[in-house]
Amino acid sequence: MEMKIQPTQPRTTEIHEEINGLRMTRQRQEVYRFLMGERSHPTANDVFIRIKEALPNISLATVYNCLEALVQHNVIRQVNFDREPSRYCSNLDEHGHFHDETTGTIHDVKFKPGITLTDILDLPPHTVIKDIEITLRGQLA
Amino acid sequence: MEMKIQPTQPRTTEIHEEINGLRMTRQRQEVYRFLMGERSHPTANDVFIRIKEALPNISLATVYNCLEALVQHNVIRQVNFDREPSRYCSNLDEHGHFHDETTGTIHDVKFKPGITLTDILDLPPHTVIKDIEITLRGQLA
DNA sequence: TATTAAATTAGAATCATTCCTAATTAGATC
DNA sequence: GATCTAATTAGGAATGATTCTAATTTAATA
Ligand SMILES: [Mn+2]
Ligand SMILES: [Mn+2]
Ligand SMILES: [Zn+2]
Ligand SMILES: [Zn+2]
Repeated sequence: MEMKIQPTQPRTTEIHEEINGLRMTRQRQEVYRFLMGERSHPTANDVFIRIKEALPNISLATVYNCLEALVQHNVIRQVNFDREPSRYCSNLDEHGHFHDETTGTIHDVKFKPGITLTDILDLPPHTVIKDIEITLRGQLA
Repeated sequence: MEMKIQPTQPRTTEIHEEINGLRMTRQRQEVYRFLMGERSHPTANDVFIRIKEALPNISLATVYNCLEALVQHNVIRQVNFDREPSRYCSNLDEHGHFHDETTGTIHDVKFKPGITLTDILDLPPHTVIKDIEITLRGQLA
C-alpha cells in the first residue's frame, strides 16, 4: 500500500513567540522584559539607556518603535504628564498615576474596591468610553 | 492755622486692572476675553489666529506668554491630551475632559453631585493633592 | 537557498514650545 | 511732564521629544 506523506507539522519552533498578536523580536523582548520588572514608569530614553547594556546596537528609534508596538497591542501603557516626555507602564489593571512633587517619583493609584469611575461622572447616556486617564500631582506628606 | 497738605490719594486710575494679581495688559485681556467666550478648548495657535484680528502685531510667543501667565495665576487652565498641542480652558470648576473621537471636539465633564474624586481613590493617608486631571476618550454615541 | 515582507538602524526632519535679545511700554517718583 | 526702573512684547533662534526616510538586516516561507 502506498504510503501517504503526512502533512508537515505546523512549526512549533518559532523563534519569536507572539504576545497579543505581536511578534516578539529580540528588541521588543528586551523592552518588554525591562518594563515588566520596573515600577518607575521610565521614559523612552530611560529604556534606551538601560536596554543598551543587553543590545549595544539598538537605536532610540527602535525603542520608540517597540514601545509603540507594545502600546498598540495593549501589552504596556503609555502615560503622559502634562508636556513631559511620555512614560511607559506595564501595569494593565485600571489605575491612575500620582506624581510625587517632592521626589519626582510616579506611583500607581488604585480605585477603592467596587468603584467604577464612570459611575461618578456626569456623562450623557450611550457615551462609549474607550480610554480613561487619571493623573494626580502632589506630595506623599 | 497752618493747613497740612493731604497725602495724595492712592491712584485709582490704573489703566490695567489686575486679575488674581496678574496685571492685565492689552494682550492678556484679549487672550482672556477670547477664552472666556469659548467652549472649544482652543490651542495656543487657535488663540493666536483669532487674537490677530484685534491685535495684528501680536506674536505667537506673546500668546504663549499670556497663556502661561494666566495659567500660573489660576485664571485659566491648561489641558493636555496625550502628546497633542496643549489646549486652554476658562472653566475653573473642577471638571474632566471628554475627547469625542468622532468629531474631534472636547467637552467638559462634571462629577455627579456630592462626589469627591479622592473618595474613590486608594491613596495613602496624609497625601496632599495639588492637582487632578481626568481625561476620557470615546464617542458620544 | 531564493523570495518576500517586516523590522531595525542612523540620521534628518518635524513641530510645539521655550528661550533670547533688543525695543517698547507702563508705573512710580520727581 | 521728565526720568527712572521694571515689566512686557515681538520676532527670530534654539530646543527636544518624537517621527520620518532610506538603506540594511532579519525572519518567515517556499
Ligand atoms: Mn496638570
Ligand atoms: Mn490616552
Ligand atoms: Zn502605571
Ligand atoms: Zn474644560
